[in-house]
Amino acid sequence: MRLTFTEENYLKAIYKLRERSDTKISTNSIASLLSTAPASVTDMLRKLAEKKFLNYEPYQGVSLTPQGIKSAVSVIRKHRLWELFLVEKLGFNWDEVHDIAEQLEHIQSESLVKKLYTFLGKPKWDPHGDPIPDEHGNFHLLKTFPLASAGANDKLIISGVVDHRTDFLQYLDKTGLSLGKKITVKEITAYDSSMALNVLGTKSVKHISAEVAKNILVTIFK
Amino acid sequence: MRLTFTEENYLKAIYKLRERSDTKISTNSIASLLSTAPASVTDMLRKLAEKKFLNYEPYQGVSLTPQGIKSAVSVIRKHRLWELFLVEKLGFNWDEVHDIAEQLEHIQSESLVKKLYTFLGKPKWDPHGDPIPDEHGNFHLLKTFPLASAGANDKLIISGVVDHRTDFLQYLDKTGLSLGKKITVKEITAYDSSMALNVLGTKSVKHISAEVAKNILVTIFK
DNA sequence: ATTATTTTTTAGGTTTACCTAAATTTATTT
DNA sequence: AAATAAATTTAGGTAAACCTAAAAAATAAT
Repeated sequence: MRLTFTEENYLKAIYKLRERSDTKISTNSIASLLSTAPASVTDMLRKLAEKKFLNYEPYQGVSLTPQGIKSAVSVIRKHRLWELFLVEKLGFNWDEVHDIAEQLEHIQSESLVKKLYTFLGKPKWDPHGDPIPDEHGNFHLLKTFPLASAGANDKLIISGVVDHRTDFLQYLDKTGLSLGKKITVKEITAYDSSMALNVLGTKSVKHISAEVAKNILVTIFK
Repeated sequence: MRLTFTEENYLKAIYKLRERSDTKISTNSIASLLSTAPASVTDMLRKLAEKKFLNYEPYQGVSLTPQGIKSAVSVIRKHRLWELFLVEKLGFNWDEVHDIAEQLEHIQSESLVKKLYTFLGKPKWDPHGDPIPDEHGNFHLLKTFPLASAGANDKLIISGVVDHRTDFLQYLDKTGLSLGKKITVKEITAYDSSMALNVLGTKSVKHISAEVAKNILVTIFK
């Protein structure tokens, strides 16, 4: 079944809300994520439920059906493939690609996705460290966790971000904390939980706030 | 000013109709090109005229304003750049790319077009031999003419097609008459104007009907 | 120059995705 | 448990892009 841009955006939003917390997904949370009025969300939920993309009972919140998950993952997959294309092939910076990928993710063509995937070398990660599902919708999982929960002397690889906003990504660029960089936690200041980091290959020590550390995802590097 | 997909499609259609004949552009011709009802066209013409993209007087037909031409050329440029990308980079065949490019041509991002253009090597021709306008909207013109108007023993290069439909392109592929091929007109049969051709580098002689010859564009090769 | 035909526009209606304001249901306080 | 607050839905309405059927204007034919 062919979905409109808007329908795809709703499914994607619901999928993302489901990821960040395991509770019921409320009308208001969808409305605020999509910057739309709650009443408009109600309209759309009823329509998508009728089309079997989600389970919806008035006042009870929503959940995606298997078909809804499939559609949402397909859109996310396209989004991430296009982001990688924009950075890898066209030379965009990782903080410039989100809005363009928001448009490209709605292009409908099975063969296009297939060829793009091959062209990019069947990648597993997008430029922000988010996993790109394979053709069956399976994500490659990595045990990532927020840098904020690391301990002193831990050796880590920066592998993703929680906050995708341009300002934050630009801040990371400027600080030299880009994806794939290997770091060591030199010190954690007790009273504000700020961190001192060393980036492998440099001598300088970078100081970041607890807020920043919460938004950087890392994996263990030994 | 930002245009909707539909508005862009109307401007593109009007631009194309203007190209094929120099007479006034009628409501019906737009309707039939876009497979829509004439009444719908009238609605849209009034709207686009109000936005200054075209000159429109009821019953008098339409013409594009400079702003309308600019927008139409921009869409056509994007369409052709994407077609080339699909063929050159992703390995699509030239008969498979039209519908996908119809979607991609509406992606809005100045920087994307700029980077795609550079990535493709600032190309002048798309996979069908149609010219790709440069960043200022200027077309690279080539003295092409229909193969049907060539004479016996002419040496020619296949440089474009009039008919862009999949069937026709597939027929050309099968016959070995793809873009850039150098051919010699061996014989023109008087009673039905069919042609016998030799493709440079092969020994076989290909026979094509007058109808086909009308839809192949060539340039002189000496 | 009338009449007939074709083209185009007007009139009225539909669907999608929104909106605001009011009503209703659920959750939270006291 | 009743009252208040918050979340959600219903009701009614808008704009975009379409549609059919009828009316009006332009063109062609007799």
